[in-house]
Amino acid sequence: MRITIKDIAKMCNVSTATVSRTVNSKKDGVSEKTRKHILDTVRKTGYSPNTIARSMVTRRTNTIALIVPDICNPFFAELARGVGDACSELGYHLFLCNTDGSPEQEHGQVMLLHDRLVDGMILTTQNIVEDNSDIFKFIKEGYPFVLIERYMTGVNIPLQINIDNCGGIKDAVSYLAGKGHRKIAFIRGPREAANARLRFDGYRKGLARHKLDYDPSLVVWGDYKMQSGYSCTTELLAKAGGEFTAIIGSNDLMTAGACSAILDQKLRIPQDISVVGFDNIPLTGMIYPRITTVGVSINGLGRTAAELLSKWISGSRDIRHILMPCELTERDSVSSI
Amino acid sequence: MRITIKDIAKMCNVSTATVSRTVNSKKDGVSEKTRKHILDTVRKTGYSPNTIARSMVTRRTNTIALIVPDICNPFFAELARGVGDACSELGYHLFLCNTDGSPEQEHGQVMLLHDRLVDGMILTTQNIVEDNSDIFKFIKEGYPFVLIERYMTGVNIPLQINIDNCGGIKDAVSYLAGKGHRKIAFIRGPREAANARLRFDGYRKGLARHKLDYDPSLVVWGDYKMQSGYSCTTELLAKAGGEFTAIIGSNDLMTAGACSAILDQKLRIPQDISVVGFDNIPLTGMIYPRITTVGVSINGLGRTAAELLSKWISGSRDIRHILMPCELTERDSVSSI
DNA sequence: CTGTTAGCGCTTTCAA
DNA sequence: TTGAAAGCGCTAACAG
Repeated sequence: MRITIKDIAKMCNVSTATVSRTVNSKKDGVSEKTRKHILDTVRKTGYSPNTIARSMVTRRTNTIALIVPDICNPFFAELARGVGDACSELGYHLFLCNTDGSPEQEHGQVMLLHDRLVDGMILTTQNIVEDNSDIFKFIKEGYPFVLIERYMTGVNIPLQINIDNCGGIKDAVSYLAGKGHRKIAFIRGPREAANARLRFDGYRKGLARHKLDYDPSLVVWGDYKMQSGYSCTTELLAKAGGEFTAIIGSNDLMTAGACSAILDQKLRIPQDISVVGFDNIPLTGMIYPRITTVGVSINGLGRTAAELLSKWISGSRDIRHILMPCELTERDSVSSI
Repeated sequence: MRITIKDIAKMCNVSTATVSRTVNSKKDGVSEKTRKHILDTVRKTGYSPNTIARSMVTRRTNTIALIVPDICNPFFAELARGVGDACSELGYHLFLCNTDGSPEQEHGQVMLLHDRLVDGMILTTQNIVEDNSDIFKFIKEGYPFVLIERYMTGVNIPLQINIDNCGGIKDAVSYLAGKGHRKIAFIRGPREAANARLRFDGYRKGLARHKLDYDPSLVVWGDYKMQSGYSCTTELLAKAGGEFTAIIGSNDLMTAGACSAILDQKLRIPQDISVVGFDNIPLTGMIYPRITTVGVSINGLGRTAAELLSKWISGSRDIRHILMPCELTERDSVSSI
C-alpha cells in the first residue's frame, strides 16, 4: 500500500496539517525541530504526496494539454518538444493528443481534458475552424487556451500565436527574384488550411513587388504532405517543364517531396531548378539537397506557447496576439541565374 | 462554477448515489423514469463528472505515460502515434515525456508520474540501464510497466517488447550478399545503446553466413543521429573509398545522413554505392533516394505496447516477452553487382 | 429501486 | 507553532 500523509503524521506524532505545511514549505513555519524530523521520515519512507488528492482541493492539476493533428509530422514533433521542454521547466506535465485534423476528434479531446481538470490547453490546427460553441464557452469562462496558427473570425481569443505566413513567403519570392529568377512555381497548401491561403497571398504579393507576372499554370494544389509535394511537382514538370526556374513549396514536407520528384527526373537542384521551402523543420538541413527555407523557430514557438499559457494560468490577464516573424535560412537548393 | 453531481441530484430530487449510478450506467439499475430524468438534466446542464474526484476513489486515472528520449526522432514520433491511437481506442489519456536519453530525467519523470497515479507506463530507451532501484521497486510491486527495446540483466520484467535487431541486420547482409556485394561497410550505433551491439552482432553473423571477411576498417561508430551518419560516411569514403560497394546503417536516420554524404560527393546511389537502413521510418520511403530498409511496424509496436499495458492494468498477469521480427522493404537504394 | 454514510488523501481555515 | 475539523466531488457498501 502507498504511504500517505497520515502515516507520516502518525510516525512523527504530529497532525497531518503540520506534515502538509512542511512538505509544501509554507511560509509560516513549523519549528525547525519538527520540520527536520518530518523531512527525515519523509526521506526514509520515500513518501511523496498523492497529486490527485492534492488536485482535488487545490483545483489545479499542474497539467496542460497539447492538441496537434499528427505528431508524426516533424513540424508538430518539434513543436511538442518545445512545449514539453518548457513544461518541464515550469513544472507542468503534458498530455499529448492527436486529432488527425478532425474537428470532432478535437472537440472530444477538449471535453475529456476539461473533465480531467487540465489547467490549460494549446491548440493547433491547419484547419479553419467554425464556431465551436463548447470550446468557445470554455474560453469565455476564462479557461486557459493558447491557439497556434488558428484563424477564427468574430471571436476574441485572448492568447494567440501566429506565424507571419504572408511575409515569410513574400521574402522567399524576393530572395529568388534577387537571384534572378523570373518564373517561380508555387505549391499551395490545402483549401481547408487558413494559413495556406496566407502563404499564397505572400506569393502573389512577392511577385507583385518585383513586377513579375502571376501565371496560374505555375500553381498547383497540395495538401501539406510529403507525397503531395512529389506528385504536384511531377505534374508541374510534365505540364510546364522548362517554363520555370524555381519552385516554392508552401511547407517543407511538400518541398522535400518536390526535391525527390525533381531528382527522380534526373534534373539537378539547384542547377536546373531552385527550390525554397517554408517552416524550417530540422529535416531540411539534413537531407540531400539541404533545402533553403524560411520559417520561425518551431521549438521557440512551442516554448512561447507554453510560457504564455503558464502565465495565464497563474492569473495574468494580458491579452496577447503574437505574430512571429520568419527568417530565411540559406542552404544548397538555390542558385543564381 | 463547475456543475457537480450534487447539483444534478438536487435538480432531480434524488441522491448523488443515484446520479452516480445512472451516469456510470451501473448494472443494478435505476428506474427507467428517474434514469431518463437524470440523463435529461445532465444533457441540459452539460454536466460531466470531475475525473479527478472519481480517480480519488476508484484509484484509477485512465491515464498512461510514454517516456521517450526525443519525440523529434521520427522513430519515437511514429511510436507515439501508435501508442496514442491505441490509447484513444482503449479509453486512456496519454502523458508524453522526453528524457533526452538521460537516466536522471527518466527517473524524475517516473517518480512524478507515479505521484500522479498514472495507471501504467511505457518506457523506451536506447541505453543500457543499470539497476534503478526505484523503478524496479515499482515493477516488483506490480505497477504496470512495458519496456520497449530496453535490455536489463538479472531482473524479471513481466512486459517487454524487443525488436529482432540481430536477425534484421543479418537479413540486410544476406540481401546485399544475394545481390553480389562482398564488401559491406557498417555504421554502428553508440556504445551506450544495447541494441547497437545487437545490430552489430547481426552484421558479423550475416557476414559469416555468407563467408565474407570481416574488415574492421569498414566499420565506423555513429550515434544514431542523422548528422553522424553524414560524418561517418564522409570519413568512410575518405579512408576506404572504393573498397566497399555497400553500406548498412544501424538506423534509418544515420542512413539518410549517409545518403546525403554520398550524393554530396557526387557519387550515385545505388549505381556507385548501395545503401540499406534499419527501422523503416516513414521518411525512408519519401526522400531521394527511397531507401531500402529493414524493420518492424513501428506504429504496430506502439499499439502492441499500449494493448499489453492495458491488459496488465485490467488485471491480466501474463508475462510476455515479445520479440518482433523484421521485414525488409525493397526500394531504390540497392543495385546488383 | 433508492438514500445514507463513510471515506479516498490532501489542504486550509480557525482555534488554541 | 500546532491541531481539529471541514470539505474538494465522487463512489461504494450497506440499509431500507
